[in-house]
Amino acid sequence: MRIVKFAEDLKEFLRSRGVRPSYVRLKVLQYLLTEKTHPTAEEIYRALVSEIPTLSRASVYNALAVLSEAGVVQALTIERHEGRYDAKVGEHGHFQCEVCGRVYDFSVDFGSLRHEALEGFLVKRRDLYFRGICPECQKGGESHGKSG
Amino acid sequence: MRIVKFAEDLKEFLRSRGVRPSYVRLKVLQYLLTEKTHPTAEEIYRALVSEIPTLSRASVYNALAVLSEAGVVQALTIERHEGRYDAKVGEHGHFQCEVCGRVYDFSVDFGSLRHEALEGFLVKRRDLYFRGICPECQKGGESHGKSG
DNA sequence: GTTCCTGCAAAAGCTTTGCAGAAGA
DNA sequence: TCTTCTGCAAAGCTTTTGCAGGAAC
Repeated sequence: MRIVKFAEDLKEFLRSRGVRPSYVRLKVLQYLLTEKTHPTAEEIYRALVSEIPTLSRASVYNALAVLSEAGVVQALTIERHEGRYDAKVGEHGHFQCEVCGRVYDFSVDFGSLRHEALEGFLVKRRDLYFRGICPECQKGGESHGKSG
Repeated sequence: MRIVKFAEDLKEFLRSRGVRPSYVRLKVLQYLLTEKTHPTAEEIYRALVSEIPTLSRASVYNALAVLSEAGVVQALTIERHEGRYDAKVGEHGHFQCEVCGRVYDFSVDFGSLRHEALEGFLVKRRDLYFRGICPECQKGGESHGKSG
């Protein structure tokens, strides 16, 4: 009964953030919390449509927009052509492998970063994106495909 | 004659990077070096088409792709829906104002940043994106439009 | 009962592609 | 001369929008 409890908690959590806990929103958030792969909207849609056959992409985009607005999830801009989403909202870094496309989290102490003073600028969000090749793709001779 | 000299230097520079110095490529690069506003492809197109009436968007995208490949310019992923380009290739940070959309550079010492060790990861590129409100938009009561 | 959400389809916006003609080596 | 680049148009991809039926409060 852990799952049910989990779902109930999520409902409460969303309500506390001023978001109506609709079925699609709950499923999208649950997926993001479970699969920490920073999926794209398309990946979320494909994963959930098997469970919710009537699901449409528009509803996924809609849910993601609402959850982002409420600060429950974070939209990454690590790629230009498709948005990726993260349910971990605290500040941390993201590494994307240019071979397999996977996105990895890593912890960052932004307080230690020395940079030019941004006087007069109101900073609301900080994103750190690293790019390169992940250990698996270095080992595996770059044999990983980009699709998931 | 500074301009002519500048253009000659640019040609040499491109050749040294293995890029044929075509007219469009030179103009795109020149624009990026002069206007440090991190323009989008559309903005570059609009700025150059008055000088080059036959210019097409496809050629701008083509030139940007070639220049990016050669490491002469850098494609930013600070926004999801449109690419912005920067001729400053050294590592530095970018701040985007959520009101006017402008992107500002600031210097960063990545060496000072403490973060989780990325053992086994080959890091090729590091991007730091800040978001918030710029001084002008805080003063001006957010009256700036997003278009250029 | 009223408001908000979903799902379908079509449209919008940015970017890429195919091909013929032009420019550069 | 031969390769490469340009420009036009059309297509591709992700994302947004409009509207009718259904779910949540």
